[in-house]
Order: sequence, then structure tokens, then C-alpha cells
Amino acid sequence: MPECPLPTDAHLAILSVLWRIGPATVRDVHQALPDEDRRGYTTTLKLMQIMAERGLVRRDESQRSHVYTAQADEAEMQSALLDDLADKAFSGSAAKLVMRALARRPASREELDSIRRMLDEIDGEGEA
Amino acid sequence: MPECPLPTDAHLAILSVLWRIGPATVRDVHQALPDEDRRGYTTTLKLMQIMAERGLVRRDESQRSHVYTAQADEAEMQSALLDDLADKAFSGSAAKLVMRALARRPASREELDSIRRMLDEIDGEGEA
DNA sequence: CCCAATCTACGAAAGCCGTCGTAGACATCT
DNA sequence: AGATGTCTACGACGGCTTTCGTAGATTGGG
Repeated sequence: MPECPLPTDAHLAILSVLWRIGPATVRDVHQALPDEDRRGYTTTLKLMQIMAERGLVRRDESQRSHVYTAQADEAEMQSALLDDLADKAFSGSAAKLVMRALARRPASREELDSIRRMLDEIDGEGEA
Repeated sequence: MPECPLPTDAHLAILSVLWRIGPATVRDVHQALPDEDRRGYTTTLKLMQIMAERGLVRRDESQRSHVYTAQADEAEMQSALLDDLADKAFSGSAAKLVMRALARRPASREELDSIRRMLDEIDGEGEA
């Protein structure tokens, strides 16, 4: 597993598309990119080529239009990004990070319940 | 209020020092930087000059050694960084972000309790 | 068979950031 | 006054990323 530095924003935007729509060609990804992230077609192509070099995506060249698949796991990547942010802006404390995120009240009742259930699970394991 | 793009990593490292130790000179900051973030003295100086231009810090030039103060509020900055990360890697959902952060079990019992209390507060307000 | 569309590959330009060397101003001490 | 040390200011270089133009290959239609 190539423990990469961390994807750049442009790479992450492409990864997000691949995670969402699954294996896709450059054109598919390019069209699926949000407008504010979309540049020229060859820009998307080049980025994806570089991502393939770095192991962020895998590439199937059996078709003329190569098919790209996200190699990096979404959950792992999210964790890595959170770790990084916790280090940089929360003295390494994930708990501080969580509390700051909650302080913005962005969550619906259902989401709050989900979070509570997750806390219960963690407590349960702690007891055992 | 200059709604800046977002601080770079190097700028954030300096801001972290200023938040921690309060108003300080370039030399103070430079010495307080963690070893892995510290480069040459003039590098720190230049970064802080740029930060002053961008409104991330305020500068008091009444002394020969200028005194810098964090202009950006730490909590606001943390929120902005979390918003940014939520957009880039969690489809804009802060709840997803929180759950991913909790899934890593980084928290002590006390921290979990704090988080739970915060959930209760949010619920309480929702009721009212 | 030829034209148009589409793809990959390559290279180069531009931008941004971090890094530092150096210069000049100022203070201090002897 | 001179030597020394510290400060700010400025400029430049290098690295990395993004962006795109262009060329060459391939496909499909008329």
C-alpha cells in the first residue's frame, strides 16, 4: 500500500466522483465534476494520469477509453484527512475536532441519533 | 472581515503558536514552533509578513521588534477548516464527518461524556 | 476511402508557496 | 566611534501543481 502524502484538492475532487459513480472513463469523470472544479478535458485527463502513477486510482487500458477505478478507500482517506486536520488545527485531538464540528448544529435529529448510537457502541466496547 | 481563502499549512502552524502563547514577536514564534515545522528565521519572518498582508495576523510596529497578534479567531478558523473538509471529502455533511471521526475511537471516557453532553444540549435547544 | 470526432500522450507555461541569502537599519556595549 | 548582534525588507530560486495546446493514434460514418 503506497502511503501517499495526501491527495491534493484537485485529486480529491476526482476521487469523490469515482467513489460516487464507480469505475469511469476520463470523460465520465470530467462531466460528473461539479462545475466549479471542472477545467479543460485534458486537465482532467492529466490529473487522472498522475493519480494512476501515484496509485490513487487503477487504470484498465483494455478499452480505447481507459477505465479508471478509485484505488484509495474512501473511509481510509476520510480518516487520514481527519487525522491530518486534527494534527494541524486541533492539537491532535479528535475529540476537540468532533465537538467543534457539532457546535455548528449542522445535524438533523436523525443524524444526532446516529451519532448517539455510535457513542453507545463505543461505550459498550469499553465496558466489555 | 477579510474572508480569506484559508491558511496554508505553514501559516496555520504559525497561527497555532500565536493562539497558544498570545501576542509575540517573530523570534518568539520562531522558537515556539515545533521542530518539524521550523525552518530558517527569515522564513518565519516572511510567512508572518504575508500573513499580515492577508489579514491573518495584526502587527504592532511601535517597537523595533514588531509584535504580531492572531487576527483570525481560533474557533472560527477551526469551523472554516471543518466546513472546507466536509465539502471536499464528506459531500458537505458534517454529520458524516463526525461519525467518521468517532469511528477511530480516539476518545477517552471523559471526552465521550463531553460529546454526549453536547448532544444533549443540542437536543434541548431543538425541543425548545 | 476520407473526414470528423474522440482518445491518449507529451511538453511547456504559469502560479503559488516555501525557502533562504543578502542588504540595510537600528540598537547596544565597550 | 567601531564592532557586534538583531531586526525588517526585498528579491530570487526551486519545487510542485494546475492548466492547457498540440500532436498522433484510433474509431466510426458516409
